[in-house]
Amino acid sequence: MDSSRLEFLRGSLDVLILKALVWGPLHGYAITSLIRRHSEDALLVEEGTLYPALWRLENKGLLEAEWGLSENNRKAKFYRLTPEGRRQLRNEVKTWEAYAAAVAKVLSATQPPEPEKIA
Amino acid sequence: MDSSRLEFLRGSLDVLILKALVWGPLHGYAITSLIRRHSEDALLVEEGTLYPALWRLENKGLLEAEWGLSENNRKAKFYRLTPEGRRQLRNEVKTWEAYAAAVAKVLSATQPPEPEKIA
DNA sequence: GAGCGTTCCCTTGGAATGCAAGGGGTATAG
DNA sequence: CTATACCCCTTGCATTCCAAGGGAACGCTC
Repeated sequence: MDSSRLEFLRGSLDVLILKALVWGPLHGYAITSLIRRHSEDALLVEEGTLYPALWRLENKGLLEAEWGLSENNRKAKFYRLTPEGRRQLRNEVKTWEAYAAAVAKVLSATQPPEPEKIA
Repeated sequence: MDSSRLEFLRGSLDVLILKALVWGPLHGYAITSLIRRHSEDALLVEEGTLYPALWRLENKGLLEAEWGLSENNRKAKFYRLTPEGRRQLRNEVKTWEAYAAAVAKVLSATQPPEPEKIA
């Protein structure tokens, strides 16, 4: 995979996980798979990245976990959003959009801002 | 400042710095100032973040530094893009755009992808 | 029923990044 | 001559992510 693309993952992983769980409870493997397919293979979340993140989010009270059986009859831990997690998701989506817009503003600029005041 | 917005800075700082220097050589203080104003105060780069980043980029051969005098008659270190830095900037802008588009794709989805294949 | 690929869980060590909090020095304004 | 803005940098810390593992259970094939 294009590792340079993944550098940007830092910071936006949590919101991606929260968003994945909006569709219903999922186990870790399915979360990775959903993000990958929903992004058309652009975003690959490694397992060594995913599970600490899930633990982190659970610890913050944004997720709840429960053991169950996957559709393949394998033991699996299903994560689901808490109400607090849903609220956090809405906030982080907004924050992400604002951040992405700000970066886009800088990167797409074709002129220096207020040139007389920059030196 | 809204610290939650700044979490996302991880990973995209370098491309912001490179872009700032497209307008000509700048010293550190001016880089911060340019990014802040170009993003309409959304992006605040702390000094403790900036200078290690500049050192890093210089070490990679993407920037060159030279001592000079600012327009305020103060000693200042001016950073300027190397040809390699320009090339890197073009690449990273593309990578950023692809990444932002991928995240947007996931976050804006209104339906689970291929529901029959998700657990 | 032995072996193997897939699915699913997790941990550890390391590297990188950004932040907070400092210290220092110089010019211009009041 | 004191204050303020400008401008450089470092150290210590916390966090995050990745690479690289290990383990176990299921279902398939032979």
